[in-house]
Amino acid sequence: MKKTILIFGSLALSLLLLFQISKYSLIGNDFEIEGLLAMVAVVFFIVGVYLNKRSLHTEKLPEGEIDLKKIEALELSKREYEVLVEISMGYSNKEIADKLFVTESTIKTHVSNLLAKLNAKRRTQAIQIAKELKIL
Amino acid sequence: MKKTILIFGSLALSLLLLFQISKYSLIGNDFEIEGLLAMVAVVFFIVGVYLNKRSLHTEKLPEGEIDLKKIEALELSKREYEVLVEISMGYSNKEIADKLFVTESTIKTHVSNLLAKLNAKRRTQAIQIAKELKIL
DNA sequence: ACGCTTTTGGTACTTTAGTATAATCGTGTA
DNA sequence: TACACGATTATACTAAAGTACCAAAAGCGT
Repeated sequence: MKKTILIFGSLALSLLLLFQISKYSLIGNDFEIEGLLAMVAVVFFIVGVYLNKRSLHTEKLPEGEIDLKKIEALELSKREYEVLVEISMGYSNKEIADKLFVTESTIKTHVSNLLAKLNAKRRTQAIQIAKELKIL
Repeated sequence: MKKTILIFGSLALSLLLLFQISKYSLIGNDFEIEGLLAMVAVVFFIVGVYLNKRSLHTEKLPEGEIDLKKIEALELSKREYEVLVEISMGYSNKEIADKLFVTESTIKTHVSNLLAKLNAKRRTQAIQIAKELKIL
């Protein structure tokens, strides 16, 4: 916000400056006026593009990244979150077990607790909920 | 591309027009010149903002949207795709059946064909593959 | 009308997934 | 030290999910 005010303030100032220049320069000279107009046009066009890009970039930041704050809020343990990630990649309990070097029983336990904490009835629903919560 | 050329062309023309106006209007009048400058500044600033927003939007289009070209390439029928969408929302076969007013047997058939066409062994894997293919 | 694909439905079966319960082990904390 | 907690494993069971195979009705283009 402060930046915006500063930028617009300096823009207004530069406009005033151009006004003064146009007053005390060779007013009758067509070339001066045309050059002035072209300068103003180019400068404000560039400023417009730049400002717009700035504002759009700040809007883009909050999207598409994981929130480990909510993971803690849901009381998900590290292991449970690992399992959640594997589930979202489409692996079966047996495959996840082999990946994490544990038995399928262990994974089943983790999955069960995971579903309870996410209020999901199925692993597919858990994926959906997790993505809404930006956990995945 | 054509639009961009048109817009810049009209901008150049309007600048030339302003030049002509400044030539044949009361050149000695300071107010005219200042008004002209302000107009040019405002117009080009707005155009800059507008063009930038346009170009950024066209950059955004290719991301996050579904490609119905690949759906045909995979030979997925409408019904099968509907089922795929429901699966990705976390519904069970029975729930999907109720939603689409058919029996669970029908959904199972669709799911089986769906998995075969997507080369998936599980519905969770189907979701993952579908998202990679930008089908979802 | 005929052939083709889609959609629908069923039966029988195998495989995963998920629940419930309980026990063991390690780690950190009251 | 005792206790809570996370991670691990197991058993027994229920419930989904998925496969295979089949078959009829519907829709569509030639």
